[in-house]
Amino acid sequence: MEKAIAGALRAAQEAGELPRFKIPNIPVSPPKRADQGDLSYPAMGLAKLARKKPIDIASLVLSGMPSLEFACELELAPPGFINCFISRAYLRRQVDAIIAEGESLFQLDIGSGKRAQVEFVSANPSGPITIGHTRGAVVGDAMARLLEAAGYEVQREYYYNNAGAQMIKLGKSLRLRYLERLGAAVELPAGYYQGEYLVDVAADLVAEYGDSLRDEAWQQFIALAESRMFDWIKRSLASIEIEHDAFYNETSLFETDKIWQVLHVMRENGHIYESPYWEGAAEEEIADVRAKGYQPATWFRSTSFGDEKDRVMVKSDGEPTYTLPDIAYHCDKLERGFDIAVNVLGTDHFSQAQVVKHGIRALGMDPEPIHVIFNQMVRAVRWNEDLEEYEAVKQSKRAGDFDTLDDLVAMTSADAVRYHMLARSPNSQLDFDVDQVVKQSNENPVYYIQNAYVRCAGIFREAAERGVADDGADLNLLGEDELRFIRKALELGNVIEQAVTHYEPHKIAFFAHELAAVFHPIYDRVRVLHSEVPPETAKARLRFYRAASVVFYRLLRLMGMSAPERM
RNA sequence: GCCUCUGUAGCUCAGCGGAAAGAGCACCGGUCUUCUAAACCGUUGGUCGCAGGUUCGAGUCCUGCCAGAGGCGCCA
Repeated sequence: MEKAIAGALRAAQEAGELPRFKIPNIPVSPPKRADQGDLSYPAMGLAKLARKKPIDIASLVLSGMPSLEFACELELAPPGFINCFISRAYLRRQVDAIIAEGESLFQLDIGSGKRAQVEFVSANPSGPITIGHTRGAVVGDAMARLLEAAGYEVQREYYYNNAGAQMIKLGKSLRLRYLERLGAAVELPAGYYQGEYLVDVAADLVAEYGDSLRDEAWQQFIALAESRMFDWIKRSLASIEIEHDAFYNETSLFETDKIWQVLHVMRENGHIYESPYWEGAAEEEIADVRAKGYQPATWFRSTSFGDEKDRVMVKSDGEPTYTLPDIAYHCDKLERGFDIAVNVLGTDHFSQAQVVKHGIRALGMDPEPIHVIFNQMVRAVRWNEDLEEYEAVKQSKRAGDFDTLDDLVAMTSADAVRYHMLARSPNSQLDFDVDQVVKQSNENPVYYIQNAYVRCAGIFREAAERGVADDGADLNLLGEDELRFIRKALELGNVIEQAVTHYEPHKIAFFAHELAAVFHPIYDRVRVLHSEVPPETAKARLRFYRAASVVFYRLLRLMGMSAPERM
């Protein structure tokens, strides 16, 4: 439609009916109300350029437009809209087209031949997957699925840190828990991992190795802790159908000297200097540094790239900060040649991500392929009757307080966790209402959507039993209700494209709910197997529900949710 | 203090600069001898935080203010 309008405008210009001007973007979009058509173009924006009334411009365009394959009716509406109504014949044809496409319905080609990477979760192996990680996990995986639907070859990657001080603490903590299990009286110092889960791991170790690890150093316990934690993390993620293709650890960047090569290039490019404090430090900061007696550290002059202050790359004790390997990692990522590298992070990593981008520029590289989705904070809440407000579910070391992915899945379901984590713009904070998600009622959109698929499956079962088939169905027997559903379903292609190009996977969740809301009333009115429905009509309707079920299946799979045959 | 995000119905939230602000839940009233009612139909509910500005047109863009969340480490 965009092309047709642009063509009509050009023709009008050449015929002298419109003055010459550069034709701007043609903003065609579906209007809010059904009587305004399926696609709409406002010509008001051209009023100034063309020095004519919007309605006159729209009229000129209308008369110059060729007939479109899918349109049966173009309509002029004040103050200057052109509304396009998709023809019923076209919609009827789509029933068969949808069924033919099946599981690859609306498989787009905007990413064909291109490679995309989604890095998500990336939690360090020091504990279970929390509710915060879960949001990143769900958003990242949905993004990956949408990129696949858009035609990209997608890699899911998990980056983790197994090098720093935190892992040392973890190893030491586990060693103490192990000794405790063997009967020693221990007390975990402040800053050690207090979580009960290490007690369980220690119990496992005793069961497996007895007391043979008694004299091992804490270093041995780091490796043990890491592998146990990862087993747990992978199992948790698998429970909501999430699996990564690659695990990339920070240690490898040290082993390959990558971080030092990166630092070298940054230095060559003149962005590195040695100093006890950063160049722009205020006197207070300088005094503070003197008081602490710091030796010179290695600084990255990130202020050259718009940062508010410079950042330490190598501490005065010779150890790199987290930032340097992070820059090296993203450098490696870009060198692997991805056309798109999506990074799903919590908003608490905002500053860090900016510094990494500055670092990439300091290497003389273009950070453009990197796109970060920042998820706002998420917390589990429940309604407090007495206070009449939501309150956060308190974090607790004891089980059953919903602060881990495992707890959430146990209390609700994998599908519910996925849907609720996805059905929100990443920009808005998420309060995960545990009680509402637990309810399996019409309050819960998860089941509302899945039930659409289930209802289709129910019809197919019954039809098979009664020997009703849909082959050779005459789709002209479909009514307005069914065509309205098809019309809405055809928006899915656009939704996928929007979700991918704007990195907004939540759009798919809202669309799924909207489509289900179109479906259910139709299911109520449009019966297939009923004594008053003529056999030929039943056949056509069965064919329609076949198409509907294909659409819902595709939607549910794009969200990583299951498509049950019955509930 | 600076940076990012948020403020839309009683609650939780959608809403690409376009036509008369949307959905779910809650509330109220109806629908099961029918392919499972986890559904459907109807009613109620709004100064889009406040104030300016840009525009033919602003919930949407800009500025300021108010309120909430997160971040501004020689932590990761």
